[in-house]
Amino acid sequence: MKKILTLIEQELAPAFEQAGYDAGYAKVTVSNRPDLCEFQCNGAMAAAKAYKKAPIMIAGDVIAKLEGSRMFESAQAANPGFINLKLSAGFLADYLNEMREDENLSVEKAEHPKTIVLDYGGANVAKPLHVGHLRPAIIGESIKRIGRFMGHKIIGDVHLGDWGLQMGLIIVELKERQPDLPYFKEDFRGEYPKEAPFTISDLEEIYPTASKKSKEDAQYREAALQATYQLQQGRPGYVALWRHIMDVSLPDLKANYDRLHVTFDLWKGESDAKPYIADMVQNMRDAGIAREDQGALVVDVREEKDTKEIPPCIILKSDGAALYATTDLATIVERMKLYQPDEIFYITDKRQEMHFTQVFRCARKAGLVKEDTKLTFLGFGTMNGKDGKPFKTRDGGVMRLQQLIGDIEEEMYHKIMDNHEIDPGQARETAKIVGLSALKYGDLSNQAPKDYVFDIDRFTSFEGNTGPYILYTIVRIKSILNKYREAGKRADGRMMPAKSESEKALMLELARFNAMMENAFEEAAPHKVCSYIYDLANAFNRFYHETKILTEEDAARQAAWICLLSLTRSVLECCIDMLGFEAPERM
RNA sequence: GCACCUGUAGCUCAGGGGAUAGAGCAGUGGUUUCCGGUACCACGUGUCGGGGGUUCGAUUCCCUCCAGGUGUGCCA
Repeated sequence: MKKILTLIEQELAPAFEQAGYDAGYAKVTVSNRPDLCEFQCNGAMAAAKAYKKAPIMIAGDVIAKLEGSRMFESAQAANPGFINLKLSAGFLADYLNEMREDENLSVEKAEHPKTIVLDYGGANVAKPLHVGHLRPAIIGESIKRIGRFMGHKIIGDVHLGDWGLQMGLIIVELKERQPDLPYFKEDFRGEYPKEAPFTISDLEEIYPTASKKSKEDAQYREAALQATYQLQQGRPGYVALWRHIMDVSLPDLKANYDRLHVTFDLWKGESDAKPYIADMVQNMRDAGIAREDQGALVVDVREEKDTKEIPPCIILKSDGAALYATTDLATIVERMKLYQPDEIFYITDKRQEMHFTQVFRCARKAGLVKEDTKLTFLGFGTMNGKDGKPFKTRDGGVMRLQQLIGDIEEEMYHKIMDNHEIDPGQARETAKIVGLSALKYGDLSNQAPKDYVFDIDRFTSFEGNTGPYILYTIVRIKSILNKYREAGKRADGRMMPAKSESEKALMLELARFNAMMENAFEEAAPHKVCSYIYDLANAFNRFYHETKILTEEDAARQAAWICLLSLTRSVLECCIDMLGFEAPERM
């Protein structure tokens, strides 16, 4: 379905032309003065210079040509040259009736669907997910869902950190603790044990210990670097250990992502890039773009127009080992080969922007991607505590994601129990659903690139711009629709022209849905979905408060309102699905 | 040092070349013969960090300064 703004512009364009002005001036936006009008066109002011005429005169000319249009209830010129428009209630009702029958709720699928690899997990094996993994997971999940809704093929890849120094650190620490294990004997030729010599909780303790040691002990660090290199070279014992680490970590990571309703199509990692590294590096050497510098192999990525120094992209460290840039580049090679994407879209901490600038330039220079393959980096900001500093536990440590989710569910549980007589088991279930909405909405309602303050009290509140408030609104609508159905009536009517201001306001919000969604995708901005549903929920609640629906005597009018509610519910539910959460039946 | 990002109400945040810059929270007061009051309504708050420039019009674009954050070759 066409956007309502497009339809209005199409109505206005001929009026501009007939009045003797270029149709290009017929640009329409939602009004920023709702007290005066619903839509506005500023084209008369833009045209004033070209036609050497007062804007108000131009606006008047155009409006004269709109005489007799069925689309508008009113069209007025206002100083200095605004064209103020109000839609006719009948036109709006027709539009919404069509929207209700549209399987995509009026959203037009992409004309040319793109294949996009979305890289958004960034979890490291052997390390539990912590709060730092929250943003990429839920922002990525949302962008994936929005993209799919718009008709694109989105391939979500968790891109595990499973090939870097952290692996060497674990190996070294393990060797120190259990030196007799066969994995460490170079001349071992037998079968390695099937069972890992550690559990997930062991790993969660081993890694931080090793990481700490390596910062204090240069020799220890050296050993870890060495082990990393040997692992990458395929030393059998280390590869076997690596397998164990993967086998132990993956189920745990999956369980945690599941809890967030975050899923990936691909569970690949840095290690999957390994088979592509050697060829890629050789090609870079052959092409003459890679050079030795201070013992490392680097590719220069500076460009003339740079305003700052961009250091060369390091392909191989001086000890010959691969590093972050190496696996990212080789992963591009793999993705191009396996999926032929039109775009590769990365979601990581914004502090990695420089790294991706280097990687993207290097990939282009080395011809790893096609000329028209888009490489996009979306950097997100830090999640801060109430003090405005990066979120920490009370003792200053990094908080686990599990802990954070648990805290929110607990908070939600108490709020639900405080206000209702409800079975505790039921309340626990509801708390999970509502808690997830609090967590995700709290995060997604902020612009991704900005830092934001994580405030559990605010996010879990049923009042204000929060997930629970949105869910409450949906649950309330469901309740009315259920009562209507229980009364034996069928929801098969059609919407009628709005009777009240609040009803029309609600309808106008609904009509904005397709344009909003398109924009949210183009700008990779889930927060626009949040701000939209908040407006929509408000519009609904206002309408609800002044309209008695179930006691309405005019059956046709009642049926029309039921339609309006049903559409409102559909749009709200579609939007929260885009954000990655759902509504309970009751709360 | 250099580069990038941010600076909007007491707090948390939207918005964005145009008409009177908006929400929520917090505060005060109201609304119930109640379809879920975890709702709705009303009231107050701003040098849009400072200064210049472009423009008919700047909070929005450009320059500069200030403040904070981040990055700046072998971690990821």
